[in-house]
Amino acid sequence: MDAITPAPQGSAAHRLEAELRRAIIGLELAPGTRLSEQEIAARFGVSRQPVREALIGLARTRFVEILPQRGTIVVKISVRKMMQARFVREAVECAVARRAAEGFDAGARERICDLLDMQDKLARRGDHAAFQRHDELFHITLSEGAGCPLAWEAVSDIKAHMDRACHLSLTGPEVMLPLVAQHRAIIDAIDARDANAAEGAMRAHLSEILRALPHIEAEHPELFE
Amino acid sequence: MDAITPAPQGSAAHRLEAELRRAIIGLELAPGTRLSEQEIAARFGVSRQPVREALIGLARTRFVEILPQRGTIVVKISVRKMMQARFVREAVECAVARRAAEGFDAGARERICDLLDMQDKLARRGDHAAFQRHDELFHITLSEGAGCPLAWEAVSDIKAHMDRACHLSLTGPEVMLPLVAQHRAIIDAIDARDANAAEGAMRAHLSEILRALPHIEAEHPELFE
DNA sequence: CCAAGTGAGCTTGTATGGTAGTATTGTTTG
DNA sequence: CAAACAATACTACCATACAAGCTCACTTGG
Repeated sequence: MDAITPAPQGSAAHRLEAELRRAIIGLELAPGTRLSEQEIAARFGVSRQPVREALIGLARTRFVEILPQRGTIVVKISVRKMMQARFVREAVECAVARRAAEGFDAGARERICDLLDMQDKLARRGDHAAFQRHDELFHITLSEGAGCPLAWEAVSDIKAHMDRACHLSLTGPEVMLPLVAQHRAIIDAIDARDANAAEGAMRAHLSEILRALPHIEAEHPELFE
Repeated sequence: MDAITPAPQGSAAHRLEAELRRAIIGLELAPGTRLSEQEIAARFGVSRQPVREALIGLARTRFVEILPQRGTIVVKISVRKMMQARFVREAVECAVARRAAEGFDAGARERICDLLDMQDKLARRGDHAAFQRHDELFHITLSEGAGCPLAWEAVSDIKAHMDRACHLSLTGPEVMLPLVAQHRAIIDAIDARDANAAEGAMRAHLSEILRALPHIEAEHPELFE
């Protein structure tokens, strides 16, 4: 059994895109890094074609920028774009929270409960990566339970960009635990079928996420444009 | 000068994707149609590779579905997904309208004025294609003027899907002119700096768009899944 | 010494050949 | 006659080769 390449699924292009995307969001590939099709192809033992398709996909979601006949680079973080992204995400997720308060799927409610407990554990353990993964699962399940899974697709890439920007701010449990508390506040409002409270709790949650952004920019100006 | 191929811009893959997308939205390529890479390549005088990249792009935006080793088809219209898409679009554009009422760019306001007059003319003339193009320009300019152009990117594909679904309902001026009136109502509320009224006008506008959908499905069941 | 020109070495973009897998169809058999 | 089976034609996918364009360093003329 090969533990290095767990052979996730799908085509080589899909696997490459998922892997590169993960590395970019996790800041393993720093903003500004030059990506060579040839180098990546050699690194993963495939041809240039699937690498190219993966990069095109990443360019479409604005994680990389392809400069024709010049090169491909990991895009730097833009504070202005991040604020605009938060605006869109807030609009969609607040509407989802409102709808969730009007009616929520029972099965999704069960899964949310488990997710919150798990997030609590991960926060205390200080596991950034797993915490972010379960944070994402929380918002996915919320959209599903509210009956609009397409809403998640619309904000999926936006959240990924925000996660990348805030990757360095999740330093320990003291930062992550309040986020779990905010999640619980949202769910409480949904359980109480209070749409205004649910929207308010979601808005407060999303408003705090980017609070550390100026601090990060001051510490790591090379990651920003 | 070659009038057939206006050589828009960019790579062959981009041109192909734009052209195919236009044809799909305009229902020239009916939902359910099988798309062959070879046939398209021969038709446009290019190789299969750029065609493939174009189809991958269209698959990412859910206009086609690629079945591995089987074929690629134009996706059929789903009423349920269309309702979910409207939900997301409403969330984003209502937030944009609200922000626009709090402050709007003067230059964008000028362009909106011209766009509305032009839309009026096109509606009376019964020019569906140009009307939809200017309808899109209206929403783009609104997002720009409100200071969140990224919001348009988020709903761009969603609106394209809705346009495809409603393509057959824009039969004449009697259908298009009310839409222009709704646009004017939105702008009036923004001019009055009344955020609630702006959001309400936008919500009413977006709510009416899909009203004809059941009618269309009854007349053209082969376009739906 | 400086500036403009030139060519080599990169890059992405495109074309083509080959492979694995699926649906179809013609054939064979119970 | 019907049903199971095998060969064929089609697909997306990947690998390889070639072409076009940009960057930059070196050269060369002033």
